[in-house]
Amino acid sequence: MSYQPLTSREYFTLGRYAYDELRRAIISLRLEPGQWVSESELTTLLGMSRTPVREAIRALHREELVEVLPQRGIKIALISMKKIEEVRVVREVLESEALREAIAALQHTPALWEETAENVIQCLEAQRRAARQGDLEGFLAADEAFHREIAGPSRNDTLNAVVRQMRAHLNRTRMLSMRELHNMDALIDEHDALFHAVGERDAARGLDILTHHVRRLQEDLPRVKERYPHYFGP
Amino acid sequence: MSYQPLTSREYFTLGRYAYDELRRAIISLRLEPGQWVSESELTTLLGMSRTPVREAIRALHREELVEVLPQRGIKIALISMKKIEEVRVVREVLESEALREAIAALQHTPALWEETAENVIQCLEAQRRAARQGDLEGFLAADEAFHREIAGPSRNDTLNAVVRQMRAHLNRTRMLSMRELHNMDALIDEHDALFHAVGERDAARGLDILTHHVRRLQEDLPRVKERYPHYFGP
DNA sequence: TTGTCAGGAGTAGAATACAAGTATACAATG
DNA sequence: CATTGTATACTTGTATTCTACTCCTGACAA
Repeated sequence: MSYQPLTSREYFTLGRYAYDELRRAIISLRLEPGQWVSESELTTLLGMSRTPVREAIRALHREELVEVLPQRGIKIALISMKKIEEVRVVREVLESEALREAIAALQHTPALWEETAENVIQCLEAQRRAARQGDLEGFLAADEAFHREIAGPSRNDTLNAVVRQMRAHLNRTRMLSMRELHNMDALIDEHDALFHAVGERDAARGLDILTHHVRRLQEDLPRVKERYPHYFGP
Repeated sequence: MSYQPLTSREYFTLGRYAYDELRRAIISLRLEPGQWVSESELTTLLGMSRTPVREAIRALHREELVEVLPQRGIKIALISMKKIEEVRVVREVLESEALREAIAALQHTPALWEETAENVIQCLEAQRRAARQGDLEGFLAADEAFHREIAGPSRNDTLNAVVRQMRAHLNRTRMLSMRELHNMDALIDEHDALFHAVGERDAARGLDILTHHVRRLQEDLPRVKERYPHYFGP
């Protein structure tokens, strides 16, 4: 018989649901950068009252995914080149550390790899499936899961949470990039390469792949920005 | 005529006030780790209704400074050794990057240093004053300001925001460490050394000081934990 | 034509009301 | 005496109401 400490029990709340739902909508661009929404609008959209909607909005505001203009409304944040660059730096630095830690953990406890590898392979499979079907949103979800699994063995939940938050901003541009350049297959190849680098405990190669993985996205940006200028801010 | 974009105007809201106030109370240990509070209690304490209090609590929950147990109450988070270690890693990695960026910015635009230096000197002065008066809370506030100013020239607001959030957890142990070991003067000396290293654009020495600055705190931890075991969790 | 001013519609902030889960004291029961 | 059912007070989650602010529009005067 195993006990789960009560303090860590996760409850389902409408507020949490609204947050997840809206966050997905923003990242997938179903809510478009620059679009104005109102609490009452989201209220009817999500089928709940203002209180949990507000809670979600405040959380998204803290992540700079929405702007709140008191007494005026809520604007889905424009994609900001400054923010993107800042986020890239933070992600690159932290994800490198996570990768180093993960590989160190794997060298110390090789058994960790069994479970991780299996999950990662499933993520890659899910991505290939999504790519075949042109399901961009599903692809990003699997991408998210992939990076979470790869970094998982580091066991640094704080670091991983920050990286996850940073990735939200990059993923909006990733979305546009995929939509415009149809480069999902290349992304999967990079993931695959990263997977094998970690499998061989080759931190240096892993870091190299990871860095290029993010920088390549940066290189696509000008083209994407030219195609969707109204999505971009300063 | 110059326009201030409306979007960046900062409004005063009770929610924001409650967040700042409670965060300070937690970091200064006026709200003790492990202490139970209720929304209605905070309502009377802060002189406002539940709505803004809840807003603040949710934000603090996201920073893992409080635990929310639905239908049971709110617990000020215990100091967790796991969290401290995770936060130390994130802070060390990011603050190193910030320092590198700041020094690069200073080398590129030396004029930045004028303003920064002046502010930093004021922070150091404020810290010395607080240390003389034994004002631990004031000392920490000045400490916070010091690090913000030193990292300021990097202009990476995202990174600095994450570091600020990480520091909250370390500052609670810093508080206990100062209370127990009366080591404020040593901290000021380290700040002074860091200031001069940055002034001389010596990134390597700056990083070294910074790393030891944080690690020294880690070394004090066992003694502090022995003295205040009830403040500590897993 | 242009400027301005009043008022209404719509917004988010804040307060309050209601719902539902949890702890606790205590009586009933074996 | 130990255990269990239950009433009750208290908690947070959610809904609703009230408030004050912003923006727009249209009448009206210069």
